[in-house]
Amino acid sequence: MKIQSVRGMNDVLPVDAAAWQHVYAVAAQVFAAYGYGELRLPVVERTELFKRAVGEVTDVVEKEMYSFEDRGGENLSLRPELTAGVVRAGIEHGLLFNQQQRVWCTGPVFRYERPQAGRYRQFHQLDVEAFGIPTPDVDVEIIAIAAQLWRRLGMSGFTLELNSLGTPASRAVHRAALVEYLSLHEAALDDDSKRRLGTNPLRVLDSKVPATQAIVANAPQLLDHLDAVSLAHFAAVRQGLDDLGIPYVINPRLVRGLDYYTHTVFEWTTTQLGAQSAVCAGGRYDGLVQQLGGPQTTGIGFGLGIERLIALMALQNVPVADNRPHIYFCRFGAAAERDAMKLAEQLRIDMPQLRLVLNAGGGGLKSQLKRADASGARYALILGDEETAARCVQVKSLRGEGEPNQCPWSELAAQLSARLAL
RNA sequence: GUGGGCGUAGCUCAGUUGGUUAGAGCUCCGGAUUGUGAUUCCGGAGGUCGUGGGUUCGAGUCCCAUCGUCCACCCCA
Repeated sequence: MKIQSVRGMNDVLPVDAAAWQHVYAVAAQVFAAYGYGELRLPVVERTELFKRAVGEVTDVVEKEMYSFEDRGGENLSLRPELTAGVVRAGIEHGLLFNQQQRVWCTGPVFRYERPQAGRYRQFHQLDVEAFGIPTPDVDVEIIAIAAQLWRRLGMSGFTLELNSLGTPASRAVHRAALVEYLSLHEAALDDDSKRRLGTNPLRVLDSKVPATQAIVANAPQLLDHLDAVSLAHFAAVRQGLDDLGIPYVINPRLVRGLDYYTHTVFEWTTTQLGAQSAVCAGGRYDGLVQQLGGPQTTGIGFGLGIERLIALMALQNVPVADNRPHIYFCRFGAAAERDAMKLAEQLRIDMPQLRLVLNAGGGGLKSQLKRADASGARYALILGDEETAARCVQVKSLRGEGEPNQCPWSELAAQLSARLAL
């Protein structure tokens, strides 16, 4: 049997890693710009944590978790999302007691699903969470962080979909009305919707089946059941987004898949990724911390799918920080090869930003220059017996920037600094 | 879990109604005045045709199974 990666768990190869590094670099910068601190968490948690946080009857918990018993008999799971672990850590270290916390987190998450475009069994999320701030201004802040990220990455074409689930109480009232209405029409519903009626009736509102859509058109609307507090909160969020000039569309059928959401929910969607439209999604979860055994404190945050983001960046030809070498150093002849190694090392000391590849493994000048070209380097340095006798190096542009010149060793760092603006 | 498409060289693919030693482009390596790339020309390396059975004188091609992969549903980032 040929050994290969586990289904749905992909390798990121060096050619693609530049985009990942770029995303992480820009994201860290953005989060810092809003005063969010990084939290680094284990990939494995007790299964119970996710059952309680995400919800016992959700698909994620029922059929998508990688769960196992360790050698001590503990039931553990690979995390299917980041928020539960963030809350657990916050409670465990006393970060959520009567205080505000702004944190972010990243890493792999795991869901046992059939892979398809933009969907993997191991994928990566960026998570941003704010705790202990019940007011709608932080809802706006969280959404603005994503908008700022798109801006700094140079991305466009997102739709911000927005909805409010209200308080648990108003949500329960609506749910009861909805179930009552749908039950009257149950015979006409498609099979999936009949099933959802018992599990997650809000989902029926989102059905793609035409016959079901016709029934849903007259169903009780969630927004009609919001209480005064919920309506005021929602209005303030919309006002804040308007003030910042962040466009959005109200989607009354937007329901997040996980149980813990209250009030604001949102998704940044795109039409450019096939069947997977959500790139970034989140909302407020004011009951979650207490539900997990912590103090009564509020929370709001989002999860962003890095694979989807990077796929979209590729589609939009978003420029990525260049990590190709500046210099490829060709060398041949016994004495010259030793001198070149010393020069290369000194250049890296003199120019900390320099990316220099020193030819290794021998080869003629022709083949070394081919490697130089293929490496993407802007300049080749050439050191052979002639140069080493004259204590100089040939500096040759590989990108049509003038004729080669012979540069004395003593002036090499200065010349390269000037040429590369390093 | 359900449905459909596809598995031939490192990559992208061709391969006729079944018929000799399975091809192309790209990549890689070497050469075209000794030490000058990316263009051009010449040459070379690289494949148990996913795997296992079956039909046949003969299977990359037909049949069955299996694995993998892609896309969609469910659900989600």
